[in-house]
Amino acid sequence: MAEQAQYEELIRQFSAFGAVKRELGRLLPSDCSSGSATVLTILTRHGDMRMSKLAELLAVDMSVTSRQVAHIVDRGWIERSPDPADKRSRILRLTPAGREQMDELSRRTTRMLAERLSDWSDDEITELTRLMARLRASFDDCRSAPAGPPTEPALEQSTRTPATPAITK
Amino acid sequence: MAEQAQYEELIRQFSAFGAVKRELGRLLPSDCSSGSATVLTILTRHGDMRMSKLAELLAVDMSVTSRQVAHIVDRGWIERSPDPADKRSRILRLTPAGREQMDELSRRTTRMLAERLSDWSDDEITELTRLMARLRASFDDCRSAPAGPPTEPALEQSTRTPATPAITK
DNA sequence: TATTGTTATACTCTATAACTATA
DNA sequence: TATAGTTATAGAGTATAACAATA
Repeated sequence: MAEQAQYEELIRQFSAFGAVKRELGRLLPSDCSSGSATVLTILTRHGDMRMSKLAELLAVDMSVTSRQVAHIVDRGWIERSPDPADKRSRILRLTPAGREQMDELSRRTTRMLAERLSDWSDDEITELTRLMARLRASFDDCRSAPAGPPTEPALEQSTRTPATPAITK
Repeated sequence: MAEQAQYEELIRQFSAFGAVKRELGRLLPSDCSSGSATVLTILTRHGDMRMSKLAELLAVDMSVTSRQVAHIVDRGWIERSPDPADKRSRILRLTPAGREQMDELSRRTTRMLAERLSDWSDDEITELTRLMARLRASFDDCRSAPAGPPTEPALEQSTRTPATPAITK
């Protein structure tokens, strides 16, 4: 358990991280925004998945996911095929062009990181990667179990609008 | 010097960090956006400064800074006084209400971090803070010396639109 | 002529709400 | 009735460009 001052300092670094993200965003190709890059990264990493799964991994509302995916489909980087098991669902899959785009993104970001972090040791890079992964995991855990009793664990909180369950007047 | 795979993994964690930032953003008061919070944080941390300095610390265009600051001034959290040394400039200063708002933000974010990171050790939190600070520094360094010859170091690259230096036709 | 800051415009990211089609 | 996904609308963040006042 840490002290308040430590948390405050950590939050300051979180705020400052925006500058790093913007800097990285500036080297993206003009037809591939930061949001598109994130989607391609996730699909490369986790393989084919449904919209809802992608929305969960992105931790954004599914409406956001839907628009971003539509954008990327337009560019031919992913395809949406119908899910034979559930006709409401669609399966997302990276196309060969999508893999090429991902490779290009990797080249660019890797080159920038190699420049910027040229004086970092292997261990430091590995440690930062590990801690950021753990950070994300700590936030994910609490999202699926936000403070509820342990008797009701798998509530599977969906990242979407309440859907207005027929309270019409 | 690290390998490509390490950089790629680090980039993945950078992408995923967006989810953490959104989660933290959700607990902000409705009248204080994430951008406002960042400005208040920087002013709390670094003290009074000019617009241009703030833009540099935020690593965004000054036009962005100008609008964000105007928003925060409207809420009474900072004041813009004229700079006696240069009538074009304005000095930004946190008001007492701004400090109170900052305290409230600290309380909220600290509480959330204490929840989410309850199983982290002090050392891990300190280490993550340190590495993120170093990350930011590594990016800052390269921004003021982007690849130019060492004979021309203090180019002081300003974060703003080129200003169209009278190339009018 | 160059710099500091502002405003106008446009695009991306995000959430909420309402809708369609399946289940 | 509930769920998967879409679309419409609105608000924040950002960049570019043009502008005003001052240096």
